[in-house]
This record gives sequence, structure tokens and C-alpha cells, in this order.
Amino acid sequence: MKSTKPTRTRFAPSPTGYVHLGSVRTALYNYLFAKQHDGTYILRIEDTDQTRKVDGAVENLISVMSQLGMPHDEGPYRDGSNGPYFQSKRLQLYANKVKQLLDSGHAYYCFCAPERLTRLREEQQAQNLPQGYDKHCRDLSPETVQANLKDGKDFVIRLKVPQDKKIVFTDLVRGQLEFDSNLIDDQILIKSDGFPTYHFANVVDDHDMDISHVIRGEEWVTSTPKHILLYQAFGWETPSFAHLPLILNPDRSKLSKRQGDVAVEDFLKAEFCEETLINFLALLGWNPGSDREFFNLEELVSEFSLQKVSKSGAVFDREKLNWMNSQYHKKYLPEQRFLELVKPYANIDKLKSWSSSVLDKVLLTLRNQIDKPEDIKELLSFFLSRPTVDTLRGQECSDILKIESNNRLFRFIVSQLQGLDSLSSDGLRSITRSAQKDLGIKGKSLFMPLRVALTGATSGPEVFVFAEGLGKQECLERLLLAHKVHQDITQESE
RNA sequence: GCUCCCAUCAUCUAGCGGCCUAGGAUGUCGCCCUUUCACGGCGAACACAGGGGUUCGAAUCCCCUUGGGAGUACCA
Repeated sequence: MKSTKPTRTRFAPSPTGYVHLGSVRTALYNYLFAKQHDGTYILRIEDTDQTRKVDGAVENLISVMSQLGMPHDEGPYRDGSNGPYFQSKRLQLYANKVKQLLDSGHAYYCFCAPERLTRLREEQQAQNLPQGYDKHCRDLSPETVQANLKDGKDFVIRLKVPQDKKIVFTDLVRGQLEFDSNLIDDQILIKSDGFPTYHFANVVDDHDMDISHVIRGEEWVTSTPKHILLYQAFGWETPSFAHLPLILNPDRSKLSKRQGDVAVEDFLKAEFCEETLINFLALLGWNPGSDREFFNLEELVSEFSLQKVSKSGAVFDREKLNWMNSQYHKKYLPEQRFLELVKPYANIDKLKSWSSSVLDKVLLTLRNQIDKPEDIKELLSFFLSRPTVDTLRGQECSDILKIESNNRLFRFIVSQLQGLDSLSSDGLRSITRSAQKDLGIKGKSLFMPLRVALTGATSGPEVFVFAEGLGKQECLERLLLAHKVHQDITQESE
């Protein structure tokens, strides 16, 4: 019973311009499943709707997917032996296949005008009847069909859905599903413009490309029986199916543009890194069976399983996404990767003279204060600009600066500093230590004045590393300024 | 309307008959740590939709009700 066929999955989006988050998750699960089984992950472009074509959409899609770290193994620009991978370039193939169905009596020509169909639907709707084609052309005589064709009448080709049949299949996430063929419409296979419909092209291509597992969104469950009927009409083996739960808006409707961003590009352009998005999306509808929440792509490949995919839809929770993103920036990203993400935002003139190792060190000490890369900018520029007298005289700082021992403290630090060739974080640390020992100043009245003098703020990251970045001269000047403000404040209050 | 699917904290979820006085995470609120801000640690509040069965025993199995969702196109 166990299939020995190689695992081949596919991601088959229609190129509508941007990449929907739901698409990314579908693609991700397909990718993970394929990789886990040493299989092949295929990208196929479903562009049979000529009216919805968007220029550049395919290129954008491919670049986004590779940016996310899951490029396709087979597909556009990466030909396997099953191309072409654009449905619009496979028209001849579909034509041959319908012919087959027409000849075997599984499909028929339908000459009904769209207006008739619309009217039919309206009537059915009014009477609360199930909607569907009334099979008007299903049993047209061959002569009539020939005559109509000869007259050049517009036509579509429909599937002749068998009556009174139960269609049963096992969905890998939902279990056994059952449908009554009498409720299934005689599906259009070829549109009057000669293009195949999704249903037809999809089945033909999946078979043609040897797809072993069809993993797609839940919106496709109800059309799966149609697809199965098609496989049967051709006498083909059906692939396995797995339908993924929908990703939902906060109001529990299908995730849509109306209620906020749904394009991955937008998230990528904003503050979210690829790692966060992949990790977060993976966990929307799937769980590892443990409490673990952080996974990189590689880890997902080994952990993923369709059995652990949940059946119910999942609300896209931006709060948790934000949290996960900040966790990635604070600690889960490798240091080099973090630096790479953050550096474009640290492109500040004043930093040009800093040695890159010191800059890296400073960026790294700022790391746990960051939720997203651009936060670094504000954080840095704040410390980079020398505190102004106004700042130092502000309530927050002056409370610290008016401490009496500051006089001795600043004098001490300045003189020690002057004796140094250059300032290192350890150098300043030991100066502080001796200030504590020699002057007997400690705790808040030791560290806070130093912090205020150097940064003009009462809170922030580790001052020592930062001081190294500033350099000896700048530190001296900041200390002298703070010292002066201290003296001024003290005098004024006397 | 019809068909199909789904149903545990506000949200993501664990749970596949006894380990459940239901676990984790986000968010919220406390406390601790930190001479700052964070990070971090600890804790609190918060859920098995309702009703029937089955069983010695049900969040877990069955049925009904209710609620939600998807599909119902010459769109995918």
C-alpha cells in the first residue's frame, strides 16, 4: 500500500502581483514536506486567467521566495524535465487532453450562452435550490454538435460528471471526506477563449509533473472531488491530498487585504526578518508537539509533519509576530546576521571613524534593547550626540549631577583618563573601580553621574563599551562639560 | 439556500479515555533581579460552546443543537 514514488510537491500560485502570507505558508509546508522526504519542490505558475495577468509578478514571486530561503527545485528559470512551468505555455497539452476526454465520452461541448447561465443561476437562487448547470448540452447529438461547431458558435467544454456516485478520499489532515456526485456541477474544462480552467489545468499538470502530494489551502476541499473525477476519467492515479487550515483576520474571516497587510513583501520591507516570518508562519496551523517555539528553516524541515497540522483556521496575531521578531533580533539571530541587518541603520557619519570591531561591540550591547533593526538608529544617534547643557540641566540629569561627590569624582576620572593613551572599556571600568576604592564613592552616585555625563541620560546600555566607541577625547570633553554643569548647579543653589 | 469543514483561555496551541483540580506561548497585571532602561526570572487572572448518550471513568468516542468558516464563476 505504501507508495514508493518519489515525493514531489508543488506550489502553484497565480501571479497576482504580490505574495500573500497564506501563499507563503502553503509554499512553506510544500517545501518542508518535499525536503523532509528528499523530494522535489516545484513552482508552477497558474496563469490561465488572462484578465488577471500582472507584469513582473512572477519575477517578484521568485525573488521573494528565494529571499525567504526556499527557492524551487523545478519551475520557471529552473527547468526540470516537466516544463514548461507556465500554464499559459501548456495550451497545446491541454487541448490534446480534452480531446482524449471528448473521445472517451467523459466531456462534452456546451453551447449555452453566458446569459442563459446567469438566468439559470438566478432562478435557482430565488427558489433556494442548489446552484449548478442544468446539463442542457450534455446529451446533444453528434450532428447538432458538429453543426454548431461548423457555424462557429462559441462553446466551452464540460466534464460529464457521473450520476449517483460517492466520491470518497482521505485527506492527510482531515481524514476521510465524502461527496455526492449529484451535487457536483458539470465543471467547465476549457473556457470559450480556449484556455483551460484552473480545475482542468491543475489536474493535467499535477499528473504530468508527477506530483505525489497536493498540499494546498482549505478553500480547495470542495473542488477536490471534481479533480478526483477528472483523474478517474483519465484513468490516472490520484495524488495524496492535504488541505491546510485558513489563515484568518481577527474577525475570523479569511485573511484579506482589507484588514491590514497581507503581502510578505510589506512585512519584509518593514521590520520583520525572514527568519521571523518563516518561523511564525510555520507555527500558524502546525505545532511541533512540544513547547518549543523557535525553529530555523532547517530545523523545520526535520520537525515538520502533516499529522500535526491543525484542522481549524488560525488568526494571524500581529502582537505575537512582533514579539517573535523582537526575540529574533535580541537573541535568536546569529551575531553576524544581526549585525548585517542592523548596520544599514547604523550608517551615521559620526560612526565613520569608529573601528568596526568597536562598532560591532557597541551594536551588540545595544542588541537587547532592540525590537527591530531600525531601532538601532535612534538608540545610536541619541548617544552619539554630545549632551547639551540644557539636557544636563534638565530635571532627570540635574538630580544626578547635583550629587556632592561629583566634584571629586569627575576630577578623578578626568585625570586618570588623561593619563591613558587610549580608552578601552576595560580601562574605564578599572578607573571606576579605583574611584570606588580611593574616593569611597559607590553605587548610584558612582555610576549614574558617569552615565549622565557620557550619555545625557539616566538609562541605557552598558556605558563602558559605549565609551570605548566614543574615544578618549570625546569622553573627556563630555566629562568636563558635566563637571562644569555640576559646579554651576551647586553654586546656584547656594 | 445547498454542500463540505471546523469548535480548549482574548490570540496561537498541547491534549489522540484515566497522568487534567486542562499544560505552554503571546498579550494584560503584579513581584523579583538589575545602582538605569531593557533582557531575564517568578507569579496572577483567563478556556474544554450547550445538551444528550457510550463507559467504572470523557476535553478526548457517538448524536443533536448552537456558533464559526469555506465552497457554490467561462477566478484561481
